[in-house]
Amino acid sequence: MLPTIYKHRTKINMSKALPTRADNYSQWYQDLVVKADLAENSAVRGCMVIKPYGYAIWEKMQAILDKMFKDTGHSNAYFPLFIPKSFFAKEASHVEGFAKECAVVTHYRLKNDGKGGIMVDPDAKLEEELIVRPTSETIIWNTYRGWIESYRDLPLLINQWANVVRWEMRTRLFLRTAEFLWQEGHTAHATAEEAIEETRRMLDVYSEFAEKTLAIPVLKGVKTANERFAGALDTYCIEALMQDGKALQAGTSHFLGQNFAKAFDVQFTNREGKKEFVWATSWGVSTRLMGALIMAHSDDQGLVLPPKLAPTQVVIVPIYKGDDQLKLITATVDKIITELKAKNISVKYDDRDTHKPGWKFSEYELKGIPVRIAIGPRDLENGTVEVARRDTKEKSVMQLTDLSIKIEHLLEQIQDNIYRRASDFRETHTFKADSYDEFKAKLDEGGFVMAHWDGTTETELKIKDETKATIRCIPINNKQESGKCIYTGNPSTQRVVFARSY
RNA sequence: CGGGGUGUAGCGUAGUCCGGUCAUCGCGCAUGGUUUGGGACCAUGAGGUCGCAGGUUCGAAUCCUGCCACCCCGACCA
Repeated sequence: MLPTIYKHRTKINMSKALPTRADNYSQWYQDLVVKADLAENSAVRGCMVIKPYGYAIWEKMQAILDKMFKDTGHSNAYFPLFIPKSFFAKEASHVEGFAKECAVVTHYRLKNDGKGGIMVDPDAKLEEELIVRPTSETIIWNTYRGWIESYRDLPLLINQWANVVRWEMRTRLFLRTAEFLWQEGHTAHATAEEAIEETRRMLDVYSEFAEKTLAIPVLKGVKTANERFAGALDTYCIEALMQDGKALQAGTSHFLGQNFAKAFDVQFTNREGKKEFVWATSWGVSTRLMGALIMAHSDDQGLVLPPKLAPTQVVIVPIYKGDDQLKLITATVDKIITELKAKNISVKYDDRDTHKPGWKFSEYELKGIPVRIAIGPRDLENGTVEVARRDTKEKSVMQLTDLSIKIEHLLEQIQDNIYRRASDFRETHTFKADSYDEFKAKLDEGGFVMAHWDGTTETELKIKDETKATIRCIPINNKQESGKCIYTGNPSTQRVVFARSY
């Protein structure tokens, strides 16, 4: 085999406009991720490089989530990347769910092939193959066996930030990559009730994060048996709606019952001195949230970031002729920066003279910086600045007096506004359907379709097969109403949420 | 893994049917100058194993064979 020559990109052609969302949504998404400098495809098939700007957003997500986990009593730890194959086999439905997408390490050494290249050393075969973790339940529960003896050791509330590998056929930047970053919480409890409570608590943490930080409204619900996590008794999820009308699962929280405790023999002695199997949960969100963020808010000009996640919240662009003017402007800008920083607002002053203001405006729109301040000689005379907000593209002239307070409020308004906009979109794209024909018609419009279902996997699969729509979830506290299944006509007690999804 | 498509400079491309100064143009990059309130302009310049390997031919980006990579559509999934 010949060495492959990889092509490297250094710069991206910014002068080319994005395709519009209406024109080609998936192309718009792919181009936006690359042009906004969030991530790019790597030399490794299916794996992405997360670039500094994209990673900075992920780090903000991590920081906020991590605090929420700590505030709910969890501690971080780290477990191995590799999982012995035998561990994996211990929980039957778990294996079945993940077997088809596992990367496996079979050897531990390379050697010279005698032709100037290298080869896998056939003498260095591992006694037992190692699976590159697609999720860590097995290695963690094998470890927990040694940590849990008594009810006094419970609950055990652990989270880990890690990478995982799932060998996907088709990949898309952030939405589905062979390797991705995530957090996985794994908790152990004395009772089922307590574990279920934990599962629901973390679902609430996720939905609060999605709505308050990502500014994305989400539906909280339970998955059907068919969509359940491999090894779980119940899978809860938050489901978001993207601008093309497709649903995206943004986070999951699982009640694992005693499945893993039994598979790994994790027992504790209760207050009565009797041995019992431990009750478990696991929950996770991944870099897929980046995809959700992009697809929920961005427009044909580029990224739209919620202020709470924007690495730079305010950019200041000077407009000037000659160094003397720039110096005067900079003196005023320095004061603005000091004021903004005092309010914990992240601000960047772009005084490069290698690019014109117009170029910078476009650049920062593409990158989704929430607020842009432009300041030129006219402003110096008037004691004003021009303030432009990314979400609505409105521009206004503001007096310098109390500017930082006005900007602080503006950032809050932007955060609220993009949430409201996403919320309105979801409302206008949530439908009820009472017949199969109506159901199919609504699906084609895009969005969530609430319909009666007879509760059988068979019907669910047939609908999926015929329409490509799946049951996204059965909403928590769902309204009970009697009706007839849109597919079979059999009786049903509630509507469930269908959609085509990512 | 099936079905379709595409590989030419960092990016986007012309040329491929019909082999012969064809390696084209735009963006980007470098240098100098003029510019700067919505992606500036002029001048000069650098940059290419035409995806890879064979074959046909006097001659291959172009024809033939094999391979590789990527993209789109399906099955699978956070």
